[in-house]
Amino acid sequence: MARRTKEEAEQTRNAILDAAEQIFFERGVARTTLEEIARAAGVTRGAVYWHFRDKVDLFDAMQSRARLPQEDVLDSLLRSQDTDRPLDRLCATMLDVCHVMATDLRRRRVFTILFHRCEYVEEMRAVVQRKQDRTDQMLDRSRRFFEMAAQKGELSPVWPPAAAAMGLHALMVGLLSRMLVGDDFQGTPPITVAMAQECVTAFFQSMKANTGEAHTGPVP
Amino acid sequence: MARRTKEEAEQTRNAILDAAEQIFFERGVARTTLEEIARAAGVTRGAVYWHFRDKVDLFDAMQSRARLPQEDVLDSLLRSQDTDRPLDRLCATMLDVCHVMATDLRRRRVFTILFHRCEYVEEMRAVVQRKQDRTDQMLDRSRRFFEMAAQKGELSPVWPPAAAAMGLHALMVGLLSRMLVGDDFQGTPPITVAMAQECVTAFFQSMKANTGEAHTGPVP
DNA sequence: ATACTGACATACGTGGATGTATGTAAACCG
DNA sequence: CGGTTTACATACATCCACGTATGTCAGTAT
Repeated sequence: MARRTKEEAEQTRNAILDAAEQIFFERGVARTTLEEIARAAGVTRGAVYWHFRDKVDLFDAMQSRARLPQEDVLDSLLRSQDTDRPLDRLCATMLDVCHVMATDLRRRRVFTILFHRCEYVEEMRAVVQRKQDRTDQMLDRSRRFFEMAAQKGELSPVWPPAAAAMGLHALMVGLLSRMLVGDDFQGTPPITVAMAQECVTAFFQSMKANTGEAHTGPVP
Repeated sequence: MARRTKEEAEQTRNAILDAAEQIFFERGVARTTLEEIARAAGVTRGAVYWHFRDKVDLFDAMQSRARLPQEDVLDSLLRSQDTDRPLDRLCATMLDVCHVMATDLRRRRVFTILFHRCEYVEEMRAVVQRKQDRTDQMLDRSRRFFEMAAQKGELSPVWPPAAAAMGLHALMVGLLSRMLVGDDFQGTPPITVAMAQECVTAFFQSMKANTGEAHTGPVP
């Protein structure tokens, strides 16, 4: 076909990314060929090679599109000086993550790919690094929440803020990983959103400092 | 070469499995060829195809060899009627898992493969099912521990035993996953064993029922 | 001792995926 | 309104991995 306008080019680029997302999800990254992706996007391999250097480059671009809006939520919460009930805020955000992962098809697919449908080997080093960086950012953010909670005495002393952040992240990874395993070809999902959320709630509940029986409002 | 005795055949079979483990770990499952594995094992592809139907079959066999001894530990603890301090027992076992994952090269490699170096797609359905089954068994075992703890009033009421088991498993998956990411080609491991163990300890600590200050002996 | 089978090695055919090179027509730009 | 570049499609060469077929020789049963 003939040359397209810039807008149209951007459209096909996105179509390729969408197709990649779909096919990667269905068949795993390694087994999908660029030909398949091209067909699903309604173009030829020529278009794919025009927009992306190779499969890794395409994969990286696809993965970059998937941002959890919760990251921004945490950021804005941190920027606003509203330091009220940090644990509850953080907990609510995490519950939201569970919910999003169950309803938003797009993110569900991408995270399924990232968790269970690709191999993190040498040639993916750059991808791994990006993922790592974002994880570190996330850890940093939640750590600050836990530090705020600790300063107000709302965090149980058995949890140093850094450990709390790491534990929370590990818990979320484990839950999401299990929510998404066998997605699309396994019969029954091993755990449901509700169960994951129950875990998250209990986790935060047990992280609270045990100030006797009643605990409402911040301690002076 | 000529025909080998049964013992020798078993040796080459193991050599192939060892080689598969090594190469899968280094290059990921999808990118490793049976030729590579054969070379690393000191045989040809003929031997590989004699012992295994194809790559999936080989992978399945390799993965089946990796059993965590902790599973048996939990089992024997459950069979013995010694119901003393179940939470501490469980915690100690999990700390041991962290330790093993850091020191035992073999298991470290296999779990790295299972976590980050293979794609769980349709053709791996059988493998996924096995993994799932073992996870379910593990969940069942730890749930019984939590039930014992709950009966003795040692478990915080915010944690229903089933949720506690799921949360613990998720936490462990998350921690191990992070311990093993980028293993072998990433520069610095993101978290150390000590940090993982700190998390596990805090997790169990905060799961304990808060019976005021002192807590020794069961409640009547 | 001989036949048979187990445990491989070797050789072959085949397809499929990759990367690149080339073609092309329309859009963009001065 | 020409030249240039963009956004692809098409065609080509290469290679590699797989599965299978076939060869081979030594254990093993009888």
